Amino acid sequence: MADIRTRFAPSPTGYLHLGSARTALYSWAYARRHGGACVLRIEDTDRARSTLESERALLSGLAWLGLDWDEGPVRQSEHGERHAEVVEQLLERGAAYRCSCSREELEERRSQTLAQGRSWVYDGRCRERNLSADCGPHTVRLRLDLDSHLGWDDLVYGESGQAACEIGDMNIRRSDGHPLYNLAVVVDDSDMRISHVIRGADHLGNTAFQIAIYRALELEPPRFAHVPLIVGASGKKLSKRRDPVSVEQFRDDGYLADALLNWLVRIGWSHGDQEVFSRDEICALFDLETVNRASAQADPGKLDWLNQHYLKQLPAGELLEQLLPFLTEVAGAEVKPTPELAALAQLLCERSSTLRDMAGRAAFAVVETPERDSKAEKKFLKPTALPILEALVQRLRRVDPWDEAQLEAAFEDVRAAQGDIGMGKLAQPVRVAVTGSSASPGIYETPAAPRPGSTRRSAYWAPSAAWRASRPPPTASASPASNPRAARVVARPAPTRFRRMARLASRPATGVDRPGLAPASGSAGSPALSSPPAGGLRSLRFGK
RNA sequence: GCUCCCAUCGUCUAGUGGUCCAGGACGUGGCCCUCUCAAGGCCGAAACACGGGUUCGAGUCCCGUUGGGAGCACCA
Repeated sequence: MADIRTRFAPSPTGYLHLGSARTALYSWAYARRHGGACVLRIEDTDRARSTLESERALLSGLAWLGLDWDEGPVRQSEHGERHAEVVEQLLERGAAYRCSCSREELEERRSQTLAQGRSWVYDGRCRERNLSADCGPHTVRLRLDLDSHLGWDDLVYGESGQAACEIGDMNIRRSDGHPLYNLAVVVDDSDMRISHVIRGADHLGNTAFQIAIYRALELEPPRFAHVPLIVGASGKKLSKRRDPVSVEQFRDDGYLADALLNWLVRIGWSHGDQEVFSRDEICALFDLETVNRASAQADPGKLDWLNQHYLKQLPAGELLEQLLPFLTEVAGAEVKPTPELAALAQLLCERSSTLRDMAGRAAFAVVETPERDSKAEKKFLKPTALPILEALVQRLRRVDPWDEAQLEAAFEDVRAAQGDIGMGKLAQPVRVAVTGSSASPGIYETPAAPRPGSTRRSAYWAPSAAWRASRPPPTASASPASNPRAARVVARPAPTRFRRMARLASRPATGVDRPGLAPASGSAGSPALSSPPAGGLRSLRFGK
């Protein structure tokens, strides 16, 4: 086949729409697959609705998706003169004619026709009037061969077309002298030597008339491929109201570009049973012949699944890099990359479907005072859990090195020493104390990656004010009160400790805040806290 | 209303006249694993819209019905 040239031609009247993104993807992939070129053309001839801001949004959306183009972007409005010139040519040759019917007249005749149950096409009133340029306000219409059939072989829909008489002599130029969409598209596609026009099926109705324009211009039309519409859960065309349609929104919600691309490419296209397509595979395998004809619903659940799949595949460093903006949002302050956070992200990605989701789960590691799930707190941070935790803290002092195996050993020891209690009795309170939630990664893994700027061990123990409040007063004879040290501890004001933590966190730590993601070193963090706590819970909170 | 398009599990789809009592994936139910939540593994429920043809044989071809969608501008 001759040179394959596709184009993506969005109009800058909003953000990058899901449907547009898929059309862009298809055009891009088809060109890549066949070693051709993809051109970006901004259809900005509707001055009233086109904005520069939308154009920027379009470009940034495409850039984020990683859809690049070989030529452009060119603005359709730059071709105004060329469009005007073509219309004049058609006029001279008699292939087009001036029409002085006013909107009002047209509207009246149309509604009359419609009232009779017939479909309206321009009735040809000015067709033979031979109006000249000085006939007053007028539009220009294309003179169709009303006996002809305007057909094409669609790459997706097969033989398509319409009788010319069902279309009628449509306008190609407005009374203000500006060309209409159909004319501009044909001229531009032809001038740009576009070989394959890939666009939404909502353009099916335009194509017949465009074929007529090609014929009037004595031009060979390109191949057309109309791709089925993406519909929302309602079964109707995606709407801003009901459906998530902005690519930027997906990005801000924490979806990965690769996941979105994979999701989009499979809506309406398939390659056997394959579900996961890398960018390269899309380029290697995508073809128009295998595009489905029925419109398809976009299933957000499948996107979530795909997104997690790609999340899990991301190398640790890159994953954290992607996560950082979301963490920063959660923390309310800039979050710097650390090896601990990278490890945590790794742990979290098999339980998160989006980056935003993941950031929420990582909040305990970046927030000064982690929020506690009140249900979990009520259920697990009971006074009876305190002595157990105290025992664990004592035991943790001897953990060295601070790794999963040693932590497990410590937990096991405590469990046995506390009367062989179930693991859940120990792990759940710890989990809630550390993460604020009853759901988190493994209990030996979780403490390995707590907040940056503090040491692992100190961050591990941060009972909230709510927990303290839930405790009975120290004088009570309940079991925790029988442990004087614990009682003393919980009676003390926590804010002091938090201030201390904050000071430590803001200190220029030697290993933790370095930008690279080198493996955790045993001496990371401030020296003062890098060794095991000296005095149990009390010292963890208040000791110096 | 008119024109055109479409029709396989809830969703995306495989299927191009026999190899389909219809396959995969997401979702969903159960079980296993297990310190929680996941992830993972195993098992299950779940569809050819309906009616006529054509044919030895139809999810696959034809017609109709029904249902859904899109388009019908001096918008793009």
